[in-house]
Amino acid sequence: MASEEELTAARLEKAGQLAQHGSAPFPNDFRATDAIEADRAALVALAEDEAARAKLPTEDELPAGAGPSGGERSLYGRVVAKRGPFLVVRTPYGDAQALVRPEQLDTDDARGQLALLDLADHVLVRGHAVRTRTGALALRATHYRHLGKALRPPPAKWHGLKDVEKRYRERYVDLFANPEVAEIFRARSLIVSTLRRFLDARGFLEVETPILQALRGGATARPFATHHNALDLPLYLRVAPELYLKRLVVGGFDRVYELGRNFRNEGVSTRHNPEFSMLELYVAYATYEDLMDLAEALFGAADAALRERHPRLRGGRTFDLDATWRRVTLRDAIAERLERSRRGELPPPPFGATITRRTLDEPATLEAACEGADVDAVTRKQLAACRSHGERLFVLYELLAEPLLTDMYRTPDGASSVPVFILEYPFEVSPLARRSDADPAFTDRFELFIDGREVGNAFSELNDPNDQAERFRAQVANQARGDDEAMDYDADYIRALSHGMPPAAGLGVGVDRLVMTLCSQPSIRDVLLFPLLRPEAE
RNA sequence: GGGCCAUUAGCUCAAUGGUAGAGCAGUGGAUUCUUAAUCCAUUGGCUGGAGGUUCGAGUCCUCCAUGGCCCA
Repeated sequence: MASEEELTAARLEKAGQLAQHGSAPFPNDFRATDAIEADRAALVALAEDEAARAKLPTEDELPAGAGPSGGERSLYGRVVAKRGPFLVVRTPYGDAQALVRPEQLDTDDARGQLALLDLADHVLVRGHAVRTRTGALALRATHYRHLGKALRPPPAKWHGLKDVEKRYRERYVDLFANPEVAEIFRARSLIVSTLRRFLDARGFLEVETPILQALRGGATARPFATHHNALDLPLYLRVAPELYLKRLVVGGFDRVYELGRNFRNEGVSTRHNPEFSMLELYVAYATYEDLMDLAEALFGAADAALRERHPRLRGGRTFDLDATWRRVTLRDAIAERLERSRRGELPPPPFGATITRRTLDEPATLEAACEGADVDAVTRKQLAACRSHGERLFVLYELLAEPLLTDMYRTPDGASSVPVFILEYPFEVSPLARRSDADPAFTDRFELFIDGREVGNAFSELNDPNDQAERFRAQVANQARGDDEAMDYDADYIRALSHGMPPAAGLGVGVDRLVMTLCSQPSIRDVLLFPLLRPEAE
């Protein structure tokens, strides 16, 4: 018997037989009170504490007839392995083993239920903690009972579940079969709660703004379209909460944040999922420079929490958050890349044009250089699509500097990359950011890259309603040219700004990418419990 | 959207174009302080789907499905 149907049928058969031994297949009369739960956690901790284990009695040293009055403890969870008389029980805190011998159990029902145990069933074992011959902990059972049946066989105990597609589709199996996967999601929860705690402690108000929005806005991205029946209203799933949060800054919430899901109707990749989590925060009477300091402290707090609770996940990093974070302008980054390539310190650029730091400040020279550049067709098309000096600079940055950030900015010993803030984005690619006082062609904006990944985007907010209206009109013009990522004209937002928004700065953090980075996970799907997949075929 | 790769037992993986196998899990038994428990015996397959080439296809070809990686 070994086909899937046969394996399940055998378990179903045993489930039915449990009734003869005083148990339903799926009972629900055992209650883990807070005290019992805490004791289970302590028991698992004991299993991992060698010094404490050494003080435990061996089985032979247990007082004869030690019973319920003598410090019995409970271990409950999923049985993930059977070794001789030992059962390995998996709990949220880790694994612990029970030493279960039929002849030592208190009732015939307990013995009967034990005989019907299958791997992956949920069980309860009660007894005394003892030290085994090899110094391990075991809960020597005087009582055993069935708590829940698994009708399907679990994956192989040693290899776990490896099939990537199956891991994503059946995450519930992935989580109990592969403890290291569960740890990533515990770490994710810790990171998210740490972000909230950090902001709450600094007087930020957490709010929830509409996910269903009538206009596209807050980011340049293709939205999901949906429809409200009763109002017969076309709606979009938000691509960003930005415009609503800034309305709240107008309303007087000087420190406000939202941590939630956004939706962008784009392809999936190792860095993109159509729904993703973002933290957006706004601070009145602050600038984007203040937010660089805030970002360092915020990410530092998340990393410190990780260091304390999940140190294993911080191993093997190729970047160093404790090093000095670099702050470089977008134009300097491009120039530095080209200069260091010329010196042979970096690979030659995929770009046969002569561009110097000065060229980057001369629109006509740069445009001519780009037109005469010796580049592949795709890049040429990208450059040709640029309708302004700013857009051209941005494309050049993405082409020349961004892919090499981890090579360009490293610790003094060269062992690790360091986080880098890229500053001064052209205003054409920053439709919601405030123009720089020093040079209105650029905005007071940064993007933060850690380990080469963009994990933050921030700027001093544009609070001039007339400038904002002009930027919206430019977006609408882009729509007319076929740009399906451009924003709508949001008249209510202009009205809000007209009521006066205090000078402010805002920061957006891609939470999924932050978790990926801090936990060294190569794919966004490894930090999303249920990444988007095509439905299974029938 | 393009390129490359993968898909074989419940799980993890083998199999020059020539009889589809192993380990684990399962089943029966032995053992009962194990650490991927051990020992004996044993069940289990429409090789992702559809076509094609061939005396013969898990293997070669075409198309499709799903997933992964890289590129856009």
